[in-house]
Amino acid sequence: MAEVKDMDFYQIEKKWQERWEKKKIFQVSESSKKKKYYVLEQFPYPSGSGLHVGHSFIYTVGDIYARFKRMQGFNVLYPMGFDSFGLPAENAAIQAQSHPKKFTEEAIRNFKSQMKTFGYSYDWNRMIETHKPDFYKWDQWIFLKMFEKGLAYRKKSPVNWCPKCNTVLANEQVQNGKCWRHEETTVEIKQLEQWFFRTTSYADELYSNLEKLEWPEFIKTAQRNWIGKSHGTEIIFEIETERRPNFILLHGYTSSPKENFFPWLKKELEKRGYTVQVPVLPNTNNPDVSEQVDFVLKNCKFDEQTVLLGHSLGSVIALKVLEKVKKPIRKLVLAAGFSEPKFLDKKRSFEKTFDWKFDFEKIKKNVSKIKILRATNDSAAPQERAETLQQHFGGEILDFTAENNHISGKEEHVVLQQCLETFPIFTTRPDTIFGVTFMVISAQHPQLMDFITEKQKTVAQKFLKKITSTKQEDMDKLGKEGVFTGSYARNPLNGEKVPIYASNFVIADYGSGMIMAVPAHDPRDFEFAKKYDIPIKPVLLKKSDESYSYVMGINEEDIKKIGITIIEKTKSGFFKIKIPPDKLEDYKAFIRKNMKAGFWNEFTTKKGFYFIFKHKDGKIEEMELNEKTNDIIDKYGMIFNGEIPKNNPENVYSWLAKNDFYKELLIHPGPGILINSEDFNGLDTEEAKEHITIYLVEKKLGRKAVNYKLKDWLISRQRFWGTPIPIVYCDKCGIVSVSEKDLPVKLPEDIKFNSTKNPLVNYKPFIEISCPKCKSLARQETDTMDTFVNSSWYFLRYCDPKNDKKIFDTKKTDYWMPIDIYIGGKEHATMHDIYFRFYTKFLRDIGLLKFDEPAVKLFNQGFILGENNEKMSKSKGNVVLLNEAAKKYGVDPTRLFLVSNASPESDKAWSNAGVEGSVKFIKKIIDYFAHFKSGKTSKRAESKMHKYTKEITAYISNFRYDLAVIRLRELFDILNEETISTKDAGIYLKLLHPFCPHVSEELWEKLGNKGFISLESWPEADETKIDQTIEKQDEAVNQVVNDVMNILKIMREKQEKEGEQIYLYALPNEVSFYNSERISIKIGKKVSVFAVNDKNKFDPEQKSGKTKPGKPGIYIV
RNA sequence: GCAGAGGUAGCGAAGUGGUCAAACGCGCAAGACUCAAGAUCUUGUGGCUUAGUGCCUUCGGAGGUUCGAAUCCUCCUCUCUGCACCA
Repeated sequence: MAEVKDMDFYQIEKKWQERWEKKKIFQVSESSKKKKYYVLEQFPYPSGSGLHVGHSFIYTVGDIYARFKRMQGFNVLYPMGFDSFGLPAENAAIQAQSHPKKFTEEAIRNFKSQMKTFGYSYDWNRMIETHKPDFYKWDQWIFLKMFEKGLAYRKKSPVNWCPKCNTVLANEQVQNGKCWRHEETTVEIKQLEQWFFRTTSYADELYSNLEKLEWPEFIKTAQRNWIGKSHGTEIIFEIETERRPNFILLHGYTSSPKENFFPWLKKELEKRGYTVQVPVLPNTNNPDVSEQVDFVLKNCKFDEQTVLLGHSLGSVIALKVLEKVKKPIRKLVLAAGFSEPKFLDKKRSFEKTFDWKFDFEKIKKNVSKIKILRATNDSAAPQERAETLQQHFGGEILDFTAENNHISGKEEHVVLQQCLETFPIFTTRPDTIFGVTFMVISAQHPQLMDFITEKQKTVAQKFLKKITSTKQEDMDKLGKEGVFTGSYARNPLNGEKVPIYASNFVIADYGSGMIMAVPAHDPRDFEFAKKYDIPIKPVLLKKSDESYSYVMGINEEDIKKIGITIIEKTKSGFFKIKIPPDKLEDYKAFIRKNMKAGFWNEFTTKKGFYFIFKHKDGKIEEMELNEKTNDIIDKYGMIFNGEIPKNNPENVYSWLAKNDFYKELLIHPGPGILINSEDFNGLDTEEAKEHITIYLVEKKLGRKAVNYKLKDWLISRQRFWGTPIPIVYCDKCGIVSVSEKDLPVKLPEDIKFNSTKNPLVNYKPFIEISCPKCKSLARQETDTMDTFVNSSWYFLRYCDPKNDKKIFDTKKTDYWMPIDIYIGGKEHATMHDIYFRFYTKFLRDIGLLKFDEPAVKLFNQGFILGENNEKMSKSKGNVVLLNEAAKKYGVDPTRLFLVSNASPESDKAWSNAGVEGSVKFIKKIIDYFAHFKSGKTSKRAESKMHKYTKEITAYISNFRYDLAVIRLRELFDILNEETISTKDAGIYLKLLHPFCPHVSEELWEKLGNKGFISLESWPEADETKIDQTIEKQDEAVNQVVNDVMNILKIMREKQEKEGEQIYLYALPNEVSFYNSERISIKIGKKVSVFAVNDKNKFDPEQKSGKTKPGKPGIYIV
């Protein structure tokens, strides 16, 4: 066998790589006998600069696992491919005036050959390149499926634009307002019409399934934050804008304005100060429709703010009226409405005399806002009539349960709501609803203008201009700014009218884009209220066992006597005190007795404030502060201060909150006890959330709601080098999808790249296409898809990479999927790691997959940093290229180093000295096998082999490669101390193999084995072979060696002559622990072991007297 | 601001209630080999002390729980990562 110095890493790497490839040992196919295991690494973008050690680290982590699982007997699918669409190749093409395909394919060749030199055990037969039409065809196919299901859609919205990439970006690709590829480039907001995937329709499942995934907790947390699920309540607020509506209510057949909900509705509307006209229609029991219509037109006044409501037959009258009104009206509300005789009882007279023909075009012209109210409990008319109406003139169908059949209850709240202008808001804190003092609509809200009144227009526009002209990065510095819109909202719980502001601090596309602001219990609202001097109304008393009071008119000494501590004495002579709960009654009595006349004292209790007044005449009045006592107390306060009570007393709680001592109890964002909240007083936050929501649901003013931060995925890119979107724009047919048989829509190859813009836009052979529907000339969409679509399903294509009939054979995906272990970077936490889950769920829902999640286990490897501990980058000059490292140190040492000095998930610096350490170790192994002499495996070696096999197996399973390598080193030291058989030497090589595949193959062969160690089975640890006494002996030997070394050191230091011969005196039952040979090897001196009771022992200095259990006496000469 | 991860010997990094002055590697030191250097091997690597002992000080800082803490709890501090006015 060769000496170490003759061992050429390069030679053996090449030799085995060639053999593996020739024998195709890593090619796999489905098998009914073997259990599958799918190991997958996130595939790379083939960049022009080639692989660096960071890349190879990911693949090494995966390869070790794949080799390990393969040896464990699994049918391991371990493929590799290239995510080959993307901007760098396109930019290179623009610079060179060439085609990105050229750069891409060169890079792929380079990547692939470098990967091969690293000996990864991929099944190259399954390689995927996403830029190839036979791959991206299926991207387009999936797009069509999503389009069919309404999950791919086009909309105009504010989008993120990177001026460097010259394209829009997904929400996920914007990091801190900068582009994910250009850390220096600020993303701009543009209003564009773009394609989206409806990821939000899976928000709930994407969120809830996280629980089941064996993924690193931090990734799951990141996804949870990103999806941002929050539970709350949607509350409907009435809105009063400058455009004040007036109402005309038309009753139905055999009815009158005195029946059903009409009287109630009229009262409610008038209460709000609106004009209401409720004509009594003639001949209601035997109506002539045209007569009634004429009656309405003659007797009612219509204008552009008119809201027309028709109930039952009244809705038919309303429609007819709308054919004839001169000017368009504001809104039409149809309650139990119909338009065709087929839904009617044929016996009634009016249906025979009426012509039943409507001019729907005219109606549409006269009203644009139409609400069709359909009660699900309406037995008087079939449900489908709502759809019939909608087909005729559009409008919005609202399903609800009416108080009574045919919407004939006394108080039909939904009818009222639909007559009024309402706006829903989302809140997680319905418990604070009584504290609402204003509303805020997002300054970016599409409906904002509806709220701004004539009077406020100038200020509002000035403000909006400021907001839009502020750059994204300056926004944070800007703080919360806003302006009053001029409109108001009405609190559905107490009817209070509050102003609506517009502001930059509310997000337009979260919830409804408007919030209820509770400054007392939300710091953001507080900040805003302070700035614009809006009232702050506390409604939650912070829980506190102690009672707080701010007391005057009593002696300091007297307070102390009853055991109450004074927190602070103010300059004006007040005492801030906290009263323990058990002292409260004493305190009350004390106040009654000791407070000077003409004073009053308030203090908090667990439920709210309590007041004790002492009038000048000594009369004492006491009361608890609640809604009813609110006014009284305010007046009392005034009188005591010698002031004249105001007509509109200030809310006492707000007044109390101005006191900085009470403030901490009244102004806070946490939970508490409800005060100032009418019937809900006394409930705690959690109870109140529940009760208030129930109340709102009953009144049809709200519902439980869940909201997500997640937004739909913007997939359009204004770039060339991506998958073309299979959509055609036709002047006649609108947006038309390309038919399946015409896929793929291919990227042209004979196209010139000479500007930074997408060249497809002006490339006639591509854009000029006939409409798939009407065959007339249409225009092909020139945007391409975000390259993340490719990686969203590539793992499925690996299962059946060459299928040209289908996206994949489901039999194959059923066998291989899901991915058992997915290895990749943590930077994908909220990008790829969400997208591929979304795709999986979609493909499952169209029947292609039988599982919910693509990857059961996810492993995130750390980054490899440069030697200086900084991220590798060309500009820092610390990039370590893979091929150079392999050439210099050999592949196996490089692999071994990458996984050995830290657990694979932590970041670590590349270190040349570190790799050299690995080289040293491997050379030692090679040297050992070069001089290997087979023998019978010693007991100790056998025990250790099993012990270490067990540990190494467990460590590799858990990706603790670093600890596995340490065990390999330790086991190697034992090999050196013991004799072992050829078979056991082979076992060591097997344990080494996943880390050092080439060297282990070579040594395996040199050991006389036939075949590949790659295909050998993983050694099994037999725990019964682990000998505990050997462990004890080892411990004893180590201990004694330590002691001897220590003595020798001391002898040396004392300049004594260092001893050459060592005598040990052990207890008789321990003599066997001290193997003189092993100790001798370790110390490098002669060793004799005696039992203490051995009469023939050599012990001139009586050191045997020092012998203790576990500690032999030592004598050194 | 919120959330997550983390701070261990000169460095990287194990260790998550006693077996810990703390694996393993790198670095450093001494010794062996060599004419010498490198490579290799051996030993050492918190301090004091000692023929193998004993003691003290250490695991970001300060407290606490415990017979016992790097390890559990509380507060503080610093670093990294993610989200960023999400109502």
